[in-house]
Amino acid sequence: MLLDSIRTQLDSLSKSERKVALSVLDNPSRTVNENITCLAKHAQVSEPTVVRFCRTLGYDGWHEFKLKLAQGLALALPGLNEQPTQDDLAADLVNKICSRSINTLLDLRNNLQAEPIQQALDILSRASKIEFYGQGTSGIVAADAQHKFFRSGVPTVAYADPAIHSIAAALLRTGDAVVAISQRGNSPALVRSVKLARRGGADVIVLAPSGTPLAEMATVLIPIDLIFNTDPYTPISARLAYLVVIDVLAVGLALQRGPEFRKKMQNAQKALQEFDLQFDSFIG
Amino acid sequence: MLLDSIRTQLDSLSKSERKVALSVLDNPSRTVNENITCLAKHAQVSEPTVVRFCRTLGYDGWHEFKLKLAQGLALALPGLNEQPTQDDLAADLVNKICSRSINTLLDLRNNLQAEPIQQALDILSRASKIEFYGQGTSGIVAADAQHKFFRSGVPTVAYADPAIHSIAAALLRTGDAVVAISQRGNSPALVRSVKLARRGGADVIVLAPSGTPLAEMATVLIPIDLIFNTDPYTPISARLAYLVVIDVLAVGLALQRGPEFRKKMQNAQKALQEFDLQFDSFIG
DNA sequence: AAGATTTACGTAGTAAATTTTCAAAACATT
DNA sequence: AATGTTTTGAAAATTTACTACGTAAATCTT
Repeated sequence: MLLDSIRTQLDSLSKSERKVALSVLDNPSRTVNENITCLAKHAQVSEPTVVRFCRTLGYDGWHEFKLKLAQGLALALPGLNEQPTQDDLAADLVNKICSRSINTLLDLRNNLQAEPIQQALDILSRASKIEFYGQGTSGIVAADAQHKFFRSGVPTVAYADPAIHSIAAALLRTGDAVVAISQRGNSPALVRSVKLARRGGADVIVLAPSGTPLAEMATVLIPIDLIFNTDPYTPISARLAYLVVIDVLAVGLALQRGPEFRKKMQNAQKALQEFDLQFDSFIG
Repeated sequence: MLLDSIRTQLDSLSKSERKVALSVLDNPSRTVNENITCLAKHAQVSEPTVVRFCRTLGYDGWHEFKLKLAQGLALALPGLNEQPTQDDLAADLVNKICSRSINTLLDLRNNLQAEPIQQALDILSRASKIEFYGQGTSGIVAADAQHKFFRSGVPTVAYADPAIHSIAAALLRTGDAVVAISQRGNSPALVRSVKLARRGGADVIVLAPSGTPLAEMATVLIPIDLIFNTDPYTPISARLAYLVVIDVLAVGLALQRGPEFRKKMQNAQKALQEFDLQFDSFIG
């Protein structure tokens, strides 16, 4: 990106232009918010030098350069270029947590295999009933999944309580599907439920790190291998990865079901909206 | 992203400002390369009107608006420019949905203001009780929030049912805090509950698109202006943005509480893990 | 090594673009 | 219809980016 191109051309710049380049590289995001006068002052050169610098790099002038830089920064990866510590706790937080989350998803995009997704979709589209199991944080992912799949017309349930899903799993039979979600992949209760479900003939799609006990039990494993940071401050951005995988499955299923499903879903949305209004007048 | 924030606020704009908005929406990438005079001409309004339009949207002026627009476009394009169509449905899905989600978060990182976050943290750290309200998809976000804040020691609850949170809201008083979460920002039931909460003296932090009725009611508004795509196939990646904002608040609160809180949280995690094991042997 | 030539840079002025001011016009309110 | 409020554009003021030009430094010639 632009910053790299500056770095490469650093040698071919004149002394003063290099000052400008270094000033930009030193703090790109500040540069974006400055005007040409400020940048000139920071770099300790005159304004025309800045303009010449922009032209040397191939841009029309300061305006175009600044615009391109801003766009580059928007895409740039996290804190790599950012200033290390801002005084502002909040700004720093926003930056760090967003960046970490973005990295998680970038990682997911690079590593998520299409094949198990396809297999999972095959199972789900044939399933007469879909149950989502997850405990703790994964319970919320399960609820989210249920919420998404629910509108598709297939009977779906989400269980977050180990006692309950153990019982539910025992009642499953061939043609039913379970999606078991776990971030650690070692919850004994969940493993047990999956075992029960498979014994009854149901297919089990597992969302968990590979190599875990739960992963071993899967009909189809969708491995989610991310850095598990033990620092409790770290937002468990892994959860985002799980949610995105659920999105992929939900959208994939919808696509496989064709357009009449699309219509159903739209109607459901409309119904909700109307209900909202009715409900309010009812209370009011 | 920015264009969507324009779309949502379209109604609250004056006649001439709306002309500007439409002109921008009509051809965003042209706008980025124009100066204020050209845009004014295209929109058939005067230049000051364009400036006022930028300010109404919350920007400092034309320069900042243009910069943010450019950044937004830089983010929006990549996803669309991705490899056109792979034979493989699943691979294509994974790629598209991940990319879209990543874009959402990149956008969030660029536009989430630190100031309201800081204000929200101030309120939350003083609160004697925190309630999370959200309906539908946002109900899950609320549950997630509760799940995160719950371990912090402050009493927290999440309500997803309009009837219930209306009642709960009426019982709040000064020193309590509500976090109201809504992707559309126009649920009458939620607006009502927020109104009740504020009447009782509670502070209300709103996570919603700016310019919506709910946003108007906030003590502190954390505006989340992202694509609200009505196509039901589109994964509602906005939800991810909400979750990340929740993460930011949760981590921020933890940081403000200092190290003894950190310890508590670690213990809680350990306790959970042990419980898991005990529980299994109990069932087994 | 001293002058000639090229290149690099800044001062100061100019042009352009953005913003502020202010008064007129449109709109709503009573 | 009279009043106050909001919205709007013309023109002035300000800020910002760029150009022309001249001087200083560096490089090349002889």
